[in-house]
Amino acid sequence: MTTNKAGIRERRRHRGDNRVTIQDVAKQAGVAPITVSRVLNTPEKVSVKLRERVDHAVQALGYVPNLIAGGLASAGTRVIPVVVPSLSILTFIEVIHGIQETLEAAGYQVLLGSTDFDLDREAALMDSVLGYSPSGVILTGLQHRESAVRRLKAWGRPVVEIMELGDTCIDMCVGVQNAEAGACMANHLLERGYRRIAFLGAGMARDYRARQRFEGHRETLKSAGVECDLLFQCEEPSSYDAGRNVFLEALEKCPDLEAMHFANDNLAAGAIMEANRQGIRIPGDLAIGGYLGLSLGEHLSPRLTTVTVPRYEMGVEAARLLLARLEGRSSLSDQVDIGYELTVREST
Amino acid sequence: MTTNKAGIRERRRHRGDNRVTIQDVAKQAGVAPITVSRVLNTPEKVSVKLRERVDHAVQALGYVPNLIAGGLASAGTRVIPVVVPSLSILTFIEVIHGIQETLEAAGYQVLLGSTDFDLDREAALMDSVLGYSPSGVILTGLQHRESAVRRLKAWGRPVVEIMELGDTCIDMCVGVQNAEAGACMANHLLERGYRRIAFLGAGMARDYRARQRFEGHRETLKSAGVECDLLFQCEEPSSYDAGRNVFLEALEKCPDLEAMHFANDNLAAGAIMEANRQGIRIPGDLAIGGYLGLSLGEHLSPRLTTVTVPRYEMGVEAARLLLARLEGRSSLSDQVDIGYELTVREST
DNA sequence: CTGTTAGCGCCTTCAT
DNA sequence: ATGAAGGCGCTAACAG
Repeated sequence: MTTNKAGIRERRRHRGDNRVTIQDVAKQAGVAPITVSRVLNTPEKVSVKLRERVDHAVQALGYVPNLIAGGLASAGTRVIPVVVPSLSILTFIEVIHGIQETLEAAGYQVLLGSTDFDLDREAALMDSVLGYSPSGVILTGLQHRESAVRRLKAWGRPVVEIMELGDTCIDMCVGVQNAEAGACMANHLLERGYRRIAFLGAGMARDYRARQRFEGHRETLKSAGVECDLLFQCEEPSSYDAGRNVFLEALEKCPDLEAMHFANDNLAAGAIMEANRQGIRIPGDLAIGGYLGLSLGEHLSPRLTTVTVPRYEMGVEAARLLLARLEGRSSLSDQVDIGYELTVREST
Repeated sequence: MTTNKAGIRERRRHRGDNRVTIQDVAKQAGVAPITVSRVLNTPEKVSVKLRERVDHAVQALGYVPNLIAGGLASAGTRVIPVVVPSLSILTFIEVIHGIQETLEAAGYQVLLGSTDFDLDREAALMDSVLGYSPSGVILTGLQHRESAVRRLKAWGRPVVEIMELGDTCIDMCVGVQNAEAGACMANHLLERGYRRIAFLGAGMARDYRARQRFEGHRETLKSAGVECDLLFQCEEPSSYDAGRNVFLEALEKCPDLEAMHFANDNLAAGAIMEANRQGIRIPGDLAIGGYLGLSLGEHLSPRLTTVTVPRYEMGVEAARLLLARLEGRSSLSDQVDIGYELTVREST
């Protein structure tokens, strides 16, 4: 035997890292480390007297808890990975914003991940972030690799899926009925009397939620007896540019169109701005509808008719569901339909 | 004495968490845990034979390393907190995007934090995220609470400040010379022959970088002998709405303005769209200049003249600086001026 | 190249 | 209400 614990001397720490530890605080306050821990985590279990002494020491030494150590010991680091398809799409940003503000206020941190719409990357990312012993996870959509779903289900901590609704959700979800939303705009266009209606999208090969909206749109036209199954799209992701491009393409191939239903407001905005340039009158010559409810839509001329989805609120709600579970409160429901609203403005 | 280590039996783990551990893999492969660790982290230090056996076991068991444990043991968690003032400002989002893609590709994760432009919140956030033993930190601007600066300097790991340039930077920084950029647009307006020029901003009380641009603008006018010190602003943060509002206010108070220099493209866009609505001709009746280079600017009528700042690239560069340091490569410089470019379009 | 030993800093369990 | 002991899962340091 070399040294028993009594003999272990004030070893200089492994590494140069000389941060103040709970031990230092304990010594300073003349208590055991566990007491410091209690003062920090469950103050009600410590007498006022000790609590004050410890608080003092914490202040004096500038102690900041090592959350990694805490996480290892208690299996759970107040970190919530949020995994979205892309950070260049405003929608996800707005949802993340809602999530982040809500979680941060509750003392949790958001770990950001993006998958570029690739389910394999998503699965790999899941594996990697679960290595951080997060308290919960938020991911996008209901479609995932089988392996990821299995792992997440076995994991046993709260999981929230956003943007979509359905019974196949892993644990909880917050989103909208995409097909319904698509049908909603289609209906509106029909009610306005338009018949030659096209759906225009971008990057739909990867964005299956846009495809769901298209399906809703198509079904609606069909049930209305309108023989119009026009779809224009481009490969590239959504942008004003992409919007202009599909707009021009549709116009060329189908000059007699009466209305265009865009997969989102970015595209619709690009189209309206190009229409202005070309002197095409909206909605006189052509009606334009969007999806999302970006603030830009209110400022365009004409103002954009759209299906507004409360993105920020969706994020807030997702975070709330997660927090409810983490704090042991049971939420009213595990699936919340955040809804959408037809915002009729000038462009239709 | 109760049990020495030989006697410690296959205790069921503390908690329900029955994830596969490095021990399980080691047992399965018939090696010591450290060998598994080496195969995963420094494979070149392990013989091919053992490496294969271990890889096999990892696969078979579906082992995913616990990064928290690894982080505790090696003091460093491949997490990089990125702290920005706001997630509702597109600029920061674009920078974060660049950071995130670059770091994720290198196996690091971004931990998101926002301060709402409050330096106290920033300092508190710093404390809290440093608790995750991050590998490095990225924060916004050069102005921070004294306490935060001290802690970060003592911390000894790479710190990158973005959006701004200056000698007072904590460690490394990537950004633009805001005053110069402001001067650049002012000069352009002067060259175009405009003399009654106003600067218009939003939320400038909090956004001191916008104030720096205004200073650059003001100095430029002054040196040119133009007696025109007009500043219009509103409290609320930047948005199309805010842009429209200050635009209208300026127009009312100062109907003879020849040019407006907006603190950013969001405001400028709001102004242009309102001008279109009111039939005010740009640049015939009034010239408008912006700052940032948002893609929206290219689509407006008229197209927006602006000072373009490569935001995404700034993020990429910030991440690169950090990675260079982390991987022991020395970067060419600790301060990189990402530059800006005057993009002359139709609005001036 | 491989293994042994001893923590990383905190918290859980159990005793007092 | 407080403390002692031990472990969370992994890796640095030091043998061999």
